[in-house]
Amino acid sequence: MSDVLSTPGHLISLAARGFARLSEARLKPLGFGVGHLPVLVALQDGQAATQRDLARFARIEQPSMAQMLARMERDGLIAREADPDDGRSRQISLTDTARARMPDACAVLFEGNRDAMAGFTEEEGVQLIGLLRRLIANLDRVT
Amino acid sequence: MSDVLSTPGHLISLAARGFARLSEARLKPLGFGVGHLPVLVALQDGQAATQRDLARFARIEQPSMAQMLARMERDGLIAREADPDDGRSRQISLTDTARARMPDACAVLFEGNRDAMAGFTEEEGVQLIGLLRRLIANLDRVT
DNA sequence: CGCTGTTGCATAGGTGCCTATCTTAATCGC
DNA sequence: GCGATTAAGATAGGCACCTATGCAACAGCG
Repeated sequence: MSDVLSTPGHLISLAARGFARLSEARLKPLGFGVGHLPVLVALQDGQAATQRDLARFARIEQPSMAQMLARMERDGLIAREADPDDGRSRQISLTDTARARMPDACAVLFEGNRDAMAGFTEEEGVQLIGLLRRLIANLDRVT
Repeated sequence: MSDVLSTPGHLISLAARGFARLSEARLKPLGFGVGHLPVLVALQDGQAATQRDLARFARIEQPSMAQMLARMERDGLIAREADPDDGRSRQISLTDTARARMPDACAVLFEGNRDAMAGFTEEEGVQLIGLLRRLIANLDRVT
């Protein structure tokens, strides 16, 4: 029963690690980490501004987001200030340096995707995205 | 530029986390973790017996494997004994309890894959695996 | 007003990965 | 045989996730 290692589950894990390694290496010079991107996008687009909303947007748990925001604040990527309407909550915002580096970060990630899909036809790219979306939806439903 | 979150790279990361959560939950009752499987398979099939070979087989770095083997030994899944031919190396073997639970673990993982691919045609499953394999090969080449 | 339940966040501890570095044993060249 | 290189593990420290739990502020209700 050694073919568990040929299942989509394991292959996706391998692919995710490969992507993470590549992205990590290319984002590091910009001062970003792989996990930062949903946060950066959500903050820049104004889709979320509290820890709770960011965690939901990024689809990670609250403590994971808390830890990441702590690192991002330490590294000068975000700022937090007290929410006047709710003593528990803090408004989170991008620093100027983080905002300035966003386009480069996105460019780097798109390039990584192009590299990973070298030799793929347009149609295969679309297929892959569609299959992944359905897979993710199925996994969400099970949990 | 918020569509970085619709790239294969990010979708694969989401899918991998979904799979990991599901597998983690279902493997836990058996005493296994998600990362154990390559090790279990390699040991059972005799494809690797040293830390170095296991790391290569599982495609992770040596220190990661060292840490995992330490936990697996602690949890009674593997045993290590000195290699008579090489004083640096240790022969690693599965314990009886680990070996006994392997079939259940594989069954659980196959079931998770079926759940994740609910509504997929046979052809779509094959396509997904093929695309992932090519993706992984591309990522390997870049690094 | 006070009590209770909910909500937002922090903390503790664990897994699965990583890079960088150190130690020690084996091996190769002279 | 001995010094230099290579190879196997161990260790230190970090990131990105997780669950479980604690705490303090808010919100609803009698």
